[in-house]
Amino acid sequence: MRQGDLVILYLGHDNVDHLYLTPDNFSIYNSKFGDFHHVDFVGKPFGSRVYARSGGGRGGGDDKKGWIVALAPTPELWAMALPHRTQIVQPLDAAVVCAHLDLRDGKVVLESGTGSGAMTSCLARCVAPTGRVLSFEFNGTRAAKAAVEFPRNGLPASLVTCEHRDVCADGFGDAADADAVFLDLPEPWLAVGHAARACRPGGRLASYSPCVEQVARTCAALREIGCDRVRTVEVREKEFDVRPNALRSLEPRAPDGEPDAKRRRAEADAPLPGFLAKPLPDMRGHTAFLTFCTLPLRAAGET
Amino acid sequence: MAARDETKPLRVAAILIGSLGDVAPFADLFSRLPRVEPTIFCLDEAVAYVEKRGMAAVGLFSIETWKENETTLDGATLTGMDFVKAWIRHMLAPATLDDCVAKIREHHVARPFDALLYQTQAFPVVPFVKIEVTESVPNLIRNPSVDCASVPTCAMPYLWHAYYETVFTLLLENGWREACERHGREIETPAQGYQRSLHTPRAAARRGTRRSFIAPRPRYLIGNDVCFSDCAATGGAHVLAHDFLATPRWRVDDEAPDAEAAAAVEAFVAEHGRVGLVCFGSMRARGVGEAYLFLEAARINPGDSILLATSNDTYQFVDAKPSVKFRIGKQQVKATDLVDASFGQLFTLQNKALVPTTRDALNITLEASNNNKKDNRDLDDDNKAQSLDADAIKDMRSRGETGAAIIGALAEGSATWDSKTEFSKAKWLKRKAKKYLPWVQVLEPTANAIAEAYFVRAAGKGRRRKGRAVRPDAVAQLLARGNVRAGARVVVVDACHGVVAGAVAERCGERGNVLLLYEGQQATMDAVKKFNFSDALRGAIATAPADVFYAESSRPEAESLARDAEAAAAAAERTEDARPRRDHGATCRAWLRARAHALVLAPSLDPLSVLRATLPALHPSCAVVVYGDHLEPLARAFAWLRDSGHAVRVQLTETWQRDFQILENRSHPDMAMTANAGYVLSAIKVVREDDAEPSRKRPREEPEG
RNA sequence: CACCCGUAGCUCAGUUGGUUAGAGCAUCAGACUGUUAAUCUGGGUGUCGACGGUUCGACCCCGUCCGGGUGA
Repeated sequence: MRQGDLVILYLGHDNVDHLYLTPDNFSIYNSKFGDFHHVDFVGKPFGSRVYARSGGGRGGGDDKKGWIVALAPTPELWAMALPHRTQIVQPLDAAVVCAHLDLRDGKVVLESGTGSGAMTSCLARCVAPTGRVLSFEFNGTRAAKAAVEFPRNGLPASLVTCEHRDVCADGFGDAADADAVFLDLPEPWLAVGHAARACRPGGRLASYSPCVEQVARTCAALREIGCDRVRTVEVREKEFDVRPNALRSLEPRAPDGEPDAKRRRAEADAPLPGFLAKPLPDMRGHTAFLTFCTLPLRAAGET
Repeated sequence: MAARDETKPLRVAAILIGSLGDVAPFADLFSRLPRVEPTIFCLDEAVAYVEKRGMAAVGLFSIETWKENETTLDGATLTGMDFVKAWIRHMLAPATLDDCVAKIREHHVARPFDALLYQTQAFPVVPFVKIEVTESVPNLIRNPSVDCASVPTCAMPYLWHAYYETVFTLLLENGWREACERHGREIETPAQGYQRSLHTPRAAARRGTRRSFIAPRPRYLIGNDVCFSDCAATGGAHVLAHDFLATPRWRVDDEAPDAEAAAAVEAFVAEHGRVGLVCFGSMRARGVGEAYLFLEAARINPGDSILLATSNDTYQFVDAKPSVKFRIGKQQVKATDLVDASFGQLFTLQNKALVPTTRDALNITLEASNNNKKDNRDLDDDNKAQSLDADAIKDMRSRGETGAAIIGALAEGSATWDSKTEFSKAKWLKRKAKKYLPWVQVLEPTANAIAEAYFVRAAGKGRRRKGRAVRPDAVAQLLARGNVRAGARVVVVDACHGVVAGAVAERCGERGNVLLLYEGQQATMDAVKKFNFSDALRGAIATAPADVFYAESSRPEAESLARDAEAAAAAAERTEDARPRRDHGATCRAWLRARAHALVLAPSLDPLSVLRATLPALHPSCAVVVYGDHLEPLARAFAWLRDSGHAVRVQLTETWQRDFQILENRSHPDMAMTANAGYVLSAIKVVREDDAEPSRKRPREEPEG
């Protein structure tokens, strides 16, 4: 880790924070695990534990110093640690969107709106290093913040740009040849025409909307301009916790080597595995519908 | 010429004097070339554009300075930018050019450039001047970091690849005029230049003489002037001024081509086979309104692998080779018939031949609906409802009638048609369409499409299906949570026909490295072959048996070193051996030492054992992802990862995906979620501290059994 | 100044995935027993500190204030 690096701090399974390293003697990150001086991060490899200078020992002695794990940023971790300016596209959805947009190194992808920039970093990862993400945000403050944040997080202007622009009204600017476009807008149907003009024929489009009504209007607009392979999906994720198997049986345990061992192997009462998985109750509910399509192969009016 | 250190960025000075339209293509090109650090010398007006793309820009002079100047060319008075162009083109003020050169030299002395590129407005005069500033200037075309073939055409619309040694090796230090003379080219007179500027696409369109701008492959573009003005209004760029396409087949009668340049290109192509001058892709004049030029969709080349979606909801893979045939409906068709089609194109059968079609043409809707309530209470099926007999249908077919026409005739011939309800009509049409209107759609074989195809195909085989099918959204999760990206080194175990390995390789690109560990006799690369990977990308995938990897990973370091020495000695001995045997052990040892950026595992073996063997090869702070059909083995691996202190953010999930039918007032979930989507386990490796306490303070009770 | 915590009548909820719709106590009800009581079982209308703001949208978002704690 070096000065200026963005570092992801792992404080717990779903407790993740971030930090920009400024290795002077004054910068301290304070958490419930103690106080961490920025200088203590410098020089250590990502993935290391960093120990607290003080604090963190809840009621315990000084011998048990608190520690945290410093991780290299990834789009997924960043999504957990980033400062929210808007609701973010969850990494779960982002992964599926990136897959359907057929992104890979060298592709040019448009995005609007930028929001908090969680989706942008996912897109950037897919098209880096020779591709580009052109992101458009209609809120001036958010656009400015994102434009400052991206280079700071290692997304140079040659890879990601963020422009203040209302794509529904003004289109996607100079872009005319993008490979894919991602719409996360309140009224995406107003932008699909602009999106089609900003992409090469046969490019891919994805739209992200929480309500069916929005999706219905978007799909209608997409079919109107001749999009093909229009498809809407919803993605959800069930997360599991794993605990040691502590189930006790009603039946007394058969001693090993008993003749019924053979019968047992074939039947359902084989021993349970040592660990059991249990779905966590806080399964994330509905986020949004993802609509995908292929843009027309020819511009309108062409035969 | 000393070998260049490839890890250092190539410092390039690019002199782009011209309007924004001239500068933009280059700026865009440079901004996406890795390991090229450009400094762009341009007009003051273009500085902002360049800097916005994160590159250094130096303004040479401003158009403003020339605003007052004017000159007369062929009777027309030129001011402002036109004057600058004229100035550049006709070298009316060479003294100022020298000033510019002085400015560039200044930068060069401060920090030397590796290469210098010069673009001018006036291609026919001097196309491109590359100045060798130092002794060690490399030939960019031979620099692997800027391999032209790796640049996707469609991603770079106005792209020049300026690494054209044969055409562009004039030295600026010899000056413009001298360069022209050495190139044996006459300087254009103002009158000729003006005449030439009339032959623009727009001017041609106005005259009503449509000219095709599609150059047959291979295409080479040698000059451009793209104007970005008015883009907000049109939603895209359009070409205002002149374009020159120099191709071996170039035929434009009313324009005097630069025959010499074309000849030079042809000679170069003949000599080198393929030259990486990528340009406009292919552009096509849009027939409406202004003569906008648009890019085309990616097209199919001979030999390409193609994914076909068919009308009976299946997928099939074909290679566009002369020997390959595929079925559409009941007809055998040559796969080469698909060459030059755009990806995404639909085809149907007409007169036993493939013809392109559209989705609208396939969606048959007959007559306006009359909403009378109907049902089949009065229907008595005597099998005589259809008046059209088999011979009549056969006859229609042989006359080359379209499927749609036959279906229309069938509906007309059906006595029961009018008594059908709307729903049953739709159903009837769907059934007939399957028979008389078969279609295929050519799809680009991307990771997502291939995963989908394999999944659908495996699901269709029912109980007899072999191997495993991984659902596309699970593949997406593997790539995302594994943080697989271009240039990464990734260890893959794939028991899913290579779908996972292919997806990983696609994401990693040619600069990445993939080690595919296999469980059986050889790696299953079935799906990998379906991607249109370049040779370089295919070469980036190494394979080794998983058990060898396991053996090497459990070997102590000293012994591993000894083995390396042994292998080196053995290799030295058989230098004469034409084909050295592949040493899987050495490969594995190298990977264990170099450490991977991600582990993507989809084994059919016990995931924990695979995890234990491969985890040492993972770099800390990088992610491991495991795909499995069964929850229990992954639960055990989960517990090991969490409790051993090797990893944090251990996550075990099952992904659900549901399709929705979206139609007005008829939106609903489409089909039941497919069973056995599989489970994904992911974690981030951390530096393990042996003296660290176990993650759990209170020891867990050991599980029974 | 920074960080953490404010939920049931009361008191709490783990130093890295046992953790905020979960408990314990108390209380109440039922069962049982040589009945001033013990044991067992069961039960809960919980403003998730307050007020603002932000997000098309699910929020694990932000700000201010109040109360408590920890560390400089």
